[in-house]
Amino acid sequence: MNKRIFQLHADVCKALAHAKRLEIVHILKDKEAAAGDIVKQMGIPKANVSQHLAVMRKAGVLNARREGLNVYYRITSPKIARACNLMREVLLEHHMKRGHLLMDQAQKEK
Amino acid sequence: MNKRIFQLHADVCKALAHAKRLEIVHILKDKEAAAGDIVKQMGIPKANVSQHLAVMRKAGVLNARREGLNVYYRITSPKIARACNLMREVLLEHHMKRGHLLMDQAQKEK
DNA sequence: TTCGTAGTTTAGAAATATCGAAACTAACAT
DNA sequence: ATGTTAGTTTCGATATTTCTAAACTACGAA
Repeated sequence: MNKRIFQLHADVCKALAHAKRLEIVHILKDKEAAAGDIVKQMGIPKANVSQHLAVMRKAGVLNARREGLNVYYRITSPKIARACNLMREVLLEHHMKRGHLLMDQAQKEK
Repeated sequence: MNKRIFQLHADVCKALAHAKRLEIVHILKDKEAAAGDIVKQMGIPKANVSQHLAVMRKAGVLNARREGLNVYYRITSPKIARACNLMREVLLEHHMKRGHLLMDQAQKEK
């Protein structure tokens, strides 16, 4: 097996291996959004959002399109979203089995 | 959306975000294998293999079973393998489009 | 040209990940 | 008890990632 494939594959995984970046992917799940929209939804500094967007653009996870002052981002392939869904399912199963609670506080206290 | 889910999801992605760990996942694609088998196939120090196995075990990507002197590892869910396949497809498409060559030297020279 | 808005890039400090080397544990046999 | 094989853990040096703050670029309007 080609060693280089594993490295490139790891680069894609790395691009997704951060909570804030997964939150961005979630925001872009089924629509494009301008960098500023993402900043508003996440409530973190725009420089930081821009850095995370750049990481994912370089890895080919997102692509960007400028329109006037705004830069619109979208997920390059629906396969990315599907891969994310599969991984989320795995973690839910894993943590369910161990009795970890992933529900919110309201549900916990019922 | 629950912030904690993104962090847990990122932990799963991080567990896969390394070339050697993806190589291990590939070895375990459709069969279990002992740590020593993996060491032989990869040709790297067993301490290092053991460290990578531990990272994936903690993230719930792999599970381990001891049998005498050997510890057998397997992928916890076929969904992990499917998620990896999707990501591999994405990277292939991405690099094809850019004309990057992922084929081996023999094919390059034809 | 100057100003304002949207976004990116750079620099540097702090946190995290990686890996080799050495010490250690677990199971089993003599 | 001693040894052997299989595997894990710890330590510490190095490399990479993340984040804030500040500087910078891109576009459009007045």
